[in-house]
Amino acid sequence: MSKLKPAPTLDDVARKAGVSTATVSRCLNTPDRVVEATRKRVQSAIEALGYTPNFAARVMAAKRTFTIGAIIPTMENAIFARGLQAFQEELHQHGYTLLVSSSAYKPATEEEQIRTLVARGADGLLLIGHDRAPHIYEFLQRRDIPALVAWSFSPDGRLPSIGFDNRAAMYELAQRVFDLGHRRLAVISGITHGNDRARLRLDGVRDAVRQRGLDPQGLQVIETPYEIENGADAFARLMSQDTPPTAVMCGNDVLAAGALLRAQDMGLKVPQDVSITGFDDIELARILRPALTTVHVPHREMGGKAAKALIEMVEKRAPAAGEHLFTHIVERQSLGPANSA
Amino acid sequence: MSKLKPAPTLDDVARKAGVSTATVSRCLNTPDRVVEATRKRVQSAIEALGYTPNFAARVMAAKRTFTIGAIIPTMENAIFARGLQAFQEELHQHGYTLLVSSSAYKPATEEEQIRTLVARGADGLLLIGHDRAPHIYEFLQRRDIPALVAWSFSPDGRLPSIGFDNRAAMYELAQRVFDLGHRRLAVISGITHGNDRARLRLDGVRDAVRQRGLDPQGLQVIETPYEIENGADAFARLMSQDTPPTAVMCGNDVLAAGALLRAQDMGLKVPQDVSITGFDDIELARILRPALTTVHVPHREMGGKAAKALIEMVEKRAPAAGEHLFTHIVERQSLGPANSA
DNA sequence: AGTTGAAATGTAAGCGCTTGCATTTTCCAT
DNA sequence: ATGGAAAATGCAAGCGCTTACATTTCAACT
Repeated sequence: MSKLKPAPTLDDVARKAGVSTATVSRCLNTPDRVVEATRKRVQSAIEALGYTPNFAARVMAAKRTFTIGAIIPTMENAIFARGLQAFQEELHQHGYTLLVSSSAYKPATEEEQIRTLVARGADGLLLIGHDRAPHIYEFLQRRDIPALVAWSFSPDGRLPSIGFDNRAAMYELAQRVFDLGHRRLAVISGITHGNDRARLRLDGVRDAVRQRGLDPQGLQVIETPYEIENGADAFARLMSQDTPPTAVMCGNDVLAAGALLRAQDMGLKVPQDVSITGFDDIELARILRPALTTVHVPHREMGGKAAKALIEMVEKRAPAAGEHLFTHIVERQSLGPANSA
Repeated sequence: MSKLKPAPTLDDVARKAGVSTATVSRCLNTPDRVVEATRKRVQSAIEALGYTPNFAARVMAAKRTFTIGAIIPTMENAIFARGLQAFQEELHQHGYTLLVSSSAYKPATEEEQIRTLVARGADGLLLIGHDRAPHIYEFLQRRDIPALVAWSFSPDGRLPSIGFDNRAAMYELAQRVFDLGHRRLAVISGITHGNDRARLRLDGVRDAVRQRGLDPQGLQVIETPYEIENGADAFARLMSQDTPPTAVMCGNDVLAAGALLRAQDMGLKVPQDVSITGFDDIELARILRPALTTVHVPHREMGGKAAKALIEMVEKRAPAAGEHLFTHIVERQSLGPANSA
């Protein structure tokens, strides 16, 4: 155990600059309330000492952290990357820092992360989707922590949300698939338990099936975690049946990428032999061949607006109005007319 | 501005349980130093009040945060995901929390993040690669913050490192490429400025070129940020020349994925018309067709060992020994013999 | 019952900052 | 010059916890 080298404190700076700690503090927080000469003196003392304010102390005294926490289901693929990037840029603009953690799609982990972030004094929280245990909402409310949901819009969630209508978006895409003559569809869905986005997307397809007067029971569905390889495996299972589907709708682009690549492996031509669709419109969707027909989500817009709304909630301490963002279908090559065969 | 709802404090719990704050604190931190009956009473008071310790206050008093910070170049692709996952799992095992932030491959941003993390009291820091301004190392040293480098091993870096030899790994792969008869190679490298991994990988290829008695000047190199699309564009540029290379070695799998997909687009057969190699062995490498020949990096092992080493540095306050991990070539289909054409 | 040492608990001093309020300085208008 | 308001600065009280040290309790001996 070597001797500790205590970091310089406000006191050290104050002494060195020959002023009071209050003045140093003001130099840092409200520089216009300090006269230029003093400010300069303090500034050089700070530099000479290599002083950095102690975050914990500042938080204790000011009861504000200027920190926003976000808990996303995964960092392992690009689904949330772009939106989160925009979120954090907007936050940065306003002087806030973002703390991200990932729940690995596990409700229990998400809860733990929420508590950790709150204990760390996050001024506000960004959560993905509406599905979570009621006691979490109660905890947030009791603690009076502003929280906002993104990636899923619902006018009557327990929390305001900024996102899109997963169900309607997928419904629309399914209609398009039907319009192209497909009748035997299958869905490779993400795990729906505790994930309203996955569930609503699946519901969207079912809505379309019903709307066409088809039997919803006839719709084959495989639920699997959002990983390329799982998409590939699910696709293989689907296609190795006697009467395979002519179109496979995937819960997101990652799953669809897996399906696409496996199709190639199996010698299946997309979209001639089978059509594949995705959801999210991540970078990969554009680069794959055939390029993926998918639902475009306004990631950057969503992230930016979520940041603004959350900051508003934090600073005004008033509930924000949610916002319904719109998605649209991006038609590329992976979806084609049903093979008459 | 609604009225504030102050979170319950240790004091509240103590009063409710009829004990002193010290006892409550001990219940939380050293439960075996409190008799069972008291502990239970305190426990129920905690639950009744919904008490969560205030992190900032705890940090101030204990001068420990049990937090480790990690700054990675990007979260936008999977390169660091697996290693970081293992890192954080190991940390969690030992009661530490991980704070991640991304520098977007910008040295200035990295520096800012380092300062932020230090100000927030990170007990230790995980950094990627050795390339950074000397004053950053001085800052860390002055503050006596344990820090460790990963993803790049160097016995004489300013910080101990746990990683592999990027140069040797790429050298070995280049040798394999030469062995297959290739003579016209090109490299699609990541941006080397401020990125020793990218630089060393490139150096590795150059070493092999020189070792074969070829002119290093003849080696075409395109530097571009690590994004699928950039890999694709660079590949297109390389292949649209009069005498295109017969093998394109990419600085990582993301770039290689772009190259591969673009090759498909251009009607080029891989590896018959052109060979492509990657580096990192991320999930995508296995799933692409042709599957990518690449350098396997022991991500999980590296993450786990880095966590152990860093915790050791933090708790013993002694410099850790670095560790040289080994990579190996994974031969899949994207690399084949040189076309005699 | 009386001692006594260990175990359990309590007391109170900070940790490094912000900020309301008190005090001093500055700078005009007179 | 000088009174006085405004600007600049200083003083000191916390913020919610941990922990060294002091005190009390308890059980096991004589």
